[in-house]
Amino acid sequence: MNSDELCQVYRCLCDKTRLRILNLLSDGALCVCHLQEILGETQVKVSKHLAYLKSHGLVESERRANWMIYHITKEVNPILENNLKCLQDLTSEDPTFRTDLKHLHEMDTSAACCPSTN
Amino acid sequence: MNSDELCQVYRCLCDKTRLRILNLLSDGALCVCHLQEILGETQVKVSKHLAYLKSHGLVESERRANWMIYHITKEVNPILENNLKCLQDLTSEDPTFRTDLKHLHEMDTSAACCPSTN
DNA sequence: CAGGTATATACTTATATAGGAATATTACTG
DNA sequence: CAGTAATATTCCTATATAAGTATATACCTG
Repeated sequence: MNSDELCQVYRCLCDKTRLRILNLLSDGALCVCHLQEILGETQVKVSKHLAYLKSHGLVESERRANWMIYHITKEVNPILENNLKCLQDLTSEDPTFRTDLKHLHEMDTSAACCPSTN
Repeated sequence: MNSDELCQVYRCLCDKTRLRILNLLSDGALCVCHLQEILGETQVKVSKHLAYLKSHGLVESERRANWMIYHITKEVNPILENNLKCLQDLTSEDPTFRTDLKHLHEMDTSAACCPSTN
């Protein structure tokens, strides 16, 4: 990775919605609708931020019937990996991140869309 | 630190000139003119990026006669510290960072302005 | 293939930021 | 205090991005 790619990673990280998405995806793959519900944001907004992350290689997606399942790119680059760890450390401190994860764990992810449970 | 402050740190990191500045300052305090010379950028550009970093608490400055000496904030926040380490790891890979540091070490920093040697 | 659901894209507007040119500020020197 | 050097700020323009509305696409079901 060179300095330009590094900048681009930070560009991806410097938006709160994207950080929240990455925080959630760190816990496992999720479909757009689940992200949308947990974040309490509009479909367009979530979809666009996912597209941004995807276009810069931080996440990947696969279609499962009607749903698009997003997950953190398998070949995580070390910088991202490092910062995702920081995110998890922050989870205990930051109310937004904490609440997001709480919602995630309370959520019924046994629906048809998300692969974590099926 | 909360999620908003975290975003702001990433905002600071997502510009190449600022990354180069932080990479250089990781090695020790520097005045604007030295940074300017090493980076090969205009005075305004360097000064503005320093102001940006300072306004968000990543660097601090102190005046020494005509010169402003910038250094990484003593109370570094953990996220920043972590990423500065990553930067240093990247130095071996990235030509820009490597060349900057080479210039720094070859430079005569015994001039009146910079405190590292006096 | 018609209708519905999930997701993506195009278009638009508002805002943040980058960078240049010119000017202002601060401090030193005589 | 006049001149000079180092740095900061203001004003301007161009570009990137965020977010909303509307629309398109993809896939499933009957």
